[in-house]
Amino acid sequence: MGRRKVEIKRIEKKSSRQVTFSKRRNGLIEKARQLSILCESSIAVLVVSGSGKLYNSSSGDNMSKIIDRYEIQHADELKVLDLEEKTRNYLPHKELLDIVQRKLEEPVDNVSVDSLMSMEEQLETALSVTRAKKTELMMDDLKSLQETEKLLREENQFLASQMGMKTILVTEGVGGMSSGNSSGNKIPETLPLLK
Amino acid sequence: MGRRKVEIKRIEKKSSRQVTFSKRRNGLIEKARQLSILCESSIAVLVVSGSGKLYNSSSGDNMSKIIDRYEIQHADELKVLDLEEKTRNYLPHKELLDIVQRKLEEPVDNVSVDSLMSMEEQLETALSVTRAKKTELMMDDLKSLQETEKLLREENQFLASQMGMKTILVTEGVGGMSSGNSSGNKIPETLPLLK
DNA sequence: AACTATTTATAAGA
DNA sequence: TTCTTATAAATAGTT
Repeated sequence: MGRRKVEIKRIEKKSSRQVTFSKRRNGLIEKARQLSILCESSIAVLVVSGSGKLYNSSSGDNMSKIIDRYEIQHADELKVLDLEEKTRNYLPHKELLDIVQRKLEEPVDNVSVDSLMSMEEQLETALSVTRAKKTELMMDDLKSLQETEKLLREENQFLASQMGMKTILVTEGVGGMSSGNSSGNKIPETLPLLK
Repeated sequence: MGRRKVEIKRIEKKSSRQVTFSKRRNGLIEKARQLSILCESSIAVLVVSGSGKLYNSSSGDNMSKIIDRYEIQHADELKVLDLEEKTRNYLPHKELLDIVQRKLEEPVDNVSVDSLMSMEEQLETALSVTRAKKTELMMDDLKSLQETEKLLREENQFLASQMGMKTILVTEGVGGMSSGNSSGNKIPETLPLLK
């Protein structure tokens, strides 16, 4: 519905693509609003642009309620708030970095504060997830090392008793520790992830 | 766009409402599909009819990914970044937090952007220092545990050889590790502090 | 950001 | 429901 018919395929020219994106996105959201009113229904529209910016609208009920409604229906695809899952879902880190790269190469007057804010938010999330994963892995290491230590001490004790002698070499921790050493610091029961 | 112009308000006649719902819902989803292709974006449309039936479509990425993207942006509504937890863990900086608190309770026109920027900088620093300290302590723990393990193994070896028998119990790490276990992950030589 | 020639969506009718 | 078609609405290309 314009000066000429357009094929439905990716618009190659960037400027045209941006203009069309803006026009049609508004059109889509307006259509959603109308349908919602005309037929008393609830409608959510989520649009993620090529550069990763999110646009959304909800009419009737609010966004959360509509998304909940969707997730109820797809409860079998369970994936609530598991870190592993998040890592998989939110973490095309490379992709994110590529987008940032592209953004920052654009001439400044094309980069909106909004898009930078969105970028910042995404990066913060990626960073949180990365940190959480780091902490988690370190905690795993600590736990397994502590278990190994315990078993070695038991084995050692056993061997010593077999020989009728006392444990000798490494009964008390290693000398010259700086601050927290293995026996001193306890690993908290609940791991505080995403700090 | 029909035989006559329609006002955007609830259609009273049920049969007409149903027909319009069906037509416009299809139209909306088709528009979403087109926009997605024309401008290489990802679009989710969720429609809940008056009677509670759900219709949905996603183009570009799949529905879950698009919804996740929305939820990232609204992460503050999630409990992942629990403020209570943060406050408890970073409490050594209580004083700093008190200052921020006071600042934020001042009437807005007394709080300059400059002072907030300075605040932000201080908080970021405090956070970095805290993180670095955490990492450092964990690294210390790991190192001392690894040393202890080494010594215990030596002691064990010695005892075993004294008895004319081979080492027995804990020769290879503990079973059932999840991801990174003590023998697997290497501690980097240079500790990346203040990241 | 506007304009407008066309295309597209759709309301009403069959 | 589906098809038809007159008309309203959206929008592609232009300014």
